[in-house]
Amino acid sequence: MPKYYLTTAIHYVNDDPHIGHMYENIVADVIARHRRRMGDDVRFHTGTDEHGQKIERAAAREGIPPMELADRVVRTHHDVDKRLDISYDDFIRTTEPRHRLGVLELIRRIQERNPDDIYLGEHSGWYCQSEETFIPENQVKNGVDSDGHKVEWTTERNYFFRLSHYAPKLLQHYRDNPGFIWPDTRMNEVRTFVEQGLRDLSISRSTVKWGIPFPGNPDHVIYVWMDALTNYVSTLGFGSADDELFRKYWPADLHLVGKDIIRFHTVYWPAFLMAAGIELPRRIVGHGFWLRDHEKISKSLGNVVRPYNIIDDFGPDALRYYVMREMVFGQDQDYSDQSLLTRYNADLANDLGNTLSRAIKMSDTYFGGRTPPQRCFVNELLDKANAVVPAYLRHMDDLAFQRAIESAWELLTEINSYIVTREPWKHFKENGADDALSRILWDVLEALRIVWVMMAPFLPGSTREALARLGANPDAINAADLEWGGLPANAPLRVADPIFPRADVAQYIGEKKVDEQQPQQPTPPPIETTQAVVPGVAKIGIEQFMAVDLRVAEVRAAERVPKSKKLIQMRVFTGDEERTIVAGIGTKYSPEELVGRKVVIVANLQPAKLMGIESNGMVLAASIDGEPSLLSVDAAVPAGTKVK
RNA sequence: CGCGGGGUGGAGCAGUCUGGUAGCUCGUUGGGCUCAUAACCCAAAGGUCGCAGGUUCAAAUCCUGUCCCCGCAACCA
Repeated sequence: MPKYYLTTAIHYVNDDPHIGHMYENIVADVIARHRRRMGDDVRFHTGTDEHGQKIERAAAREGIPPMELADRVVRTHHDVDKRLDISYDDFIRTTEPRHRLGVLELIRRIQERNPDDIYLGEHSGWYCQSEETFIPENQVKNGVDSDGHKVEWTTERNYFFRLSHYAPKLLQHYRDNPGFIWPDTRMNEVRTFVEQGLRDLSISRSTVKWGIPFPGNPDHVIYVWMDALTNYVSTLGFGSADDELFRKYWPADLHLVGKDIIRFHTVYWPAFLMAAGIELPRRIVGHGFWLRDHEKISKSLGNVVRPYNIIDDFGPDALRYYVMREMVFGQDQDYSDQSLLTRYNADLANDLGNTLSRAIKMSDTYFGGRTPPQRCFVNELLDKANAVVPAYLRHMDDLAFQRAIESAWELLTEINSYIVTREPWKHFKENGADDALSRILWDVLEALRIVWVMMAPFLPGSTREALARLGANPDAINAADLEWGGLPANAPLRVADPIFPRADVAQYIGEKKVDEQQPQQPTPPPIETTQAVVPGVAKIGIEQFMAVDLRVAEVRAAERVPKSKKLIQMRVFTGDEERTIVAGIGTKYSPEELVGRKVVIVANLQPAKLMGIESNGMVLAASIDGEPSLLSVDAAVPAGTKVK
C-alpha cells in the first residue's frame, strides 16, 4: 500500500480561524479522503504555530501568558476542524515537547553534517529597548518607531544559517523535479528569487523569549520559521525515541500552503533539510486567497470572513462544496455569502439533492420502498458514467477540483435529462411496475450513486446519508465503487426530507448579514489595533506641543515621485525659503491641484529620505482609511504664518 | 524597465501551456413536464475574447507594443 503524507501549513494562533484557514484544511481534507479511498496509506497533519514575538506581544496586550492565548485559539481551531469534518490524523502544536525534540534534532543534524552551516554572526538594525525587539527599517521614523518608542541602531549577535550556499543546489533540485512547486507560476517566481542569490538567514533571536531555546545558548530563541517548518517532521516523531512514523511516512508527498508562504517552504525548508541530510518533500502546493470585493482579506481592513453561520445553518458540506467548486485551484477568488448560497441552491439543492429526492420517491412508490428488482447494464447513463469517471479521476490527480466536480455534474445533468426522456411516471401509469420501468429507475439510482461517490471527498457527511437513502452501503466510496453495478437490486431505500433544503437567499442575507461584517460574538476582542491612535495616546504638556513648529506654506511646484504609488514631491514656500517635502497623498490629490494651495506643515521635522528624495517637513492631513484630506487655511493667510 | 496575477455575452468565471465552429454557472425570454426541494427538461436572445500591430490558410490562444485593474515589495515624515 503506497503511503501518502500530506500537511496543511500550521496556523498562527494570533487570531481565530477564518475562511483562509478553513479553506486550506478543506482542500487538504478532500485530498486526504480521495487518496485514502484510492487505496493509499494516508497520513494527514495539521496544527498550530504558537511561538514568536507576535504571540508574545499579543498575549502581553491582553495581560495573559502566551500559552493561555495559544490554548484559547487552538480550541477554536479544533472546534472549526470538527465542524468542517476535517479528517486529520494528527494535530501538532509547536509548544509541545515532541516538537521541541524535532527542532533540536534538526539543528543537531545540521551541525553534525555541515558544521559550518550554522555560525554566530552579527545582525544590525533599529532596536527598541522598551519592546525588546528590532523594528523594521520602514517603521522607524526619526529615531522613533510606529508606537512612539525610542529606537537605537544596535548590533546583535545571532546564529545564522548558511543559506547562501544552497542556492545552486536548490536550483538544481527545481530543475530535476519540475513538479516540486505547484502551480508553475509559483515555480517561476521562486526560481527567479533564488537565481538572484540568497543571503544567510538569521535563525535565532536574543530579543524574543517565547520560543525554543537555542541549543547551547539559552539566551537565544530559535527563529520562528525554522521552528515552525520543522513541525512537518516532528509530528512524525522525528527526534524522539520512537520515530517509526517518520521512517514510514517521510518525505511528505504534499505540503499545502498559502501562496504567501511558498518561499519559506520551497527555499528555507528544503535548504534546512539538505543541510541535515534529510530527504526533501515531494511537492509544495501554493493555493490562492479568498478575497472580499477583490481586496485581500485582512484584520486591519475589517473584512475578515468567518462563515460560522453558514456552517451552522447549511452544514459543513455547503461550505466545503462552495470553496472547492467556486475556486479555480491555485488562483484567488472572491468570497460572498450571496454567491455561496446561490451555488448551494443551484447545485446542491436543485441538482444533486433534488435529483436524489425525485429518484428515490419514484422507486419508493413504484417498487414498494425498495430499489428496483431489475438491474441494467446497457444504456446511455452507463456510457456516460464510463466516460465521466476517468475524466473525474484525472482531474482529481491534477488538483483540478473544480473540473472534477464539473465532471460529476455532467453525469448528474444526464440523469435528469434521462428521467424526462423516459417519463417513468407515464410508464408506470400505462404499464405498471414492469421490468422496463425497473431497469430505467435502477439506471437512474445507480448513476446517481456514482455521482455521490465521486462527491464523497467533498461532501463526506451528505454522501453517507445519500448512499444510505439510496439503499447502498454508506461506506462504499472507494475506487471500485465508482464502477457501474454497485447498487443492489430490491434493497430497502429511504424517503426523507430534502438533503439540501433550498435557501431563501434574500431573506438569509438580510437577516444574517452581520456575519459578513462583524466578528462573531465569542471572538476575543481585537488583539492588535494597528496604529489605533486615539485611546492610548499620552497627554503632553503645552511646551511639548510648542516644540512642534507648525506653519502655513504655499505649494509652488508638485510632481509625482516616479514609480511610487502615492508619493508626491513638492516645493513649498515657508515665508523665508523654499524646501522640498514628500507626502503620501498621491492617491487623493494630483500635483496640478496642489500647486498654489496653502497647506499646513510641520516645519521642524528631521529630514528623511523617501524613495531617495529628502523630505524636509510634513504636510498635515486628516486621513480616513488611508485616504488623506489636506488641512487648509484661508487664502489670505500668508506663507510662513505660525500655526498653534 | 522591481516581482506576480488579471482584463472573455447583464453578473461571476473556464478556455490561453499543446492555435482550428467561444464554453460554464447565475440572470433574462419562450416552450415542455408534473416523479421531485416553485425543483427538472428543451430552446432562444446576448460576446469587436482591453486596445493596436505582427506571424499563420487559421489567433481568445503565439510574438511585439500599449492602456487599465489587483496583490506583493519599496515608499505613506
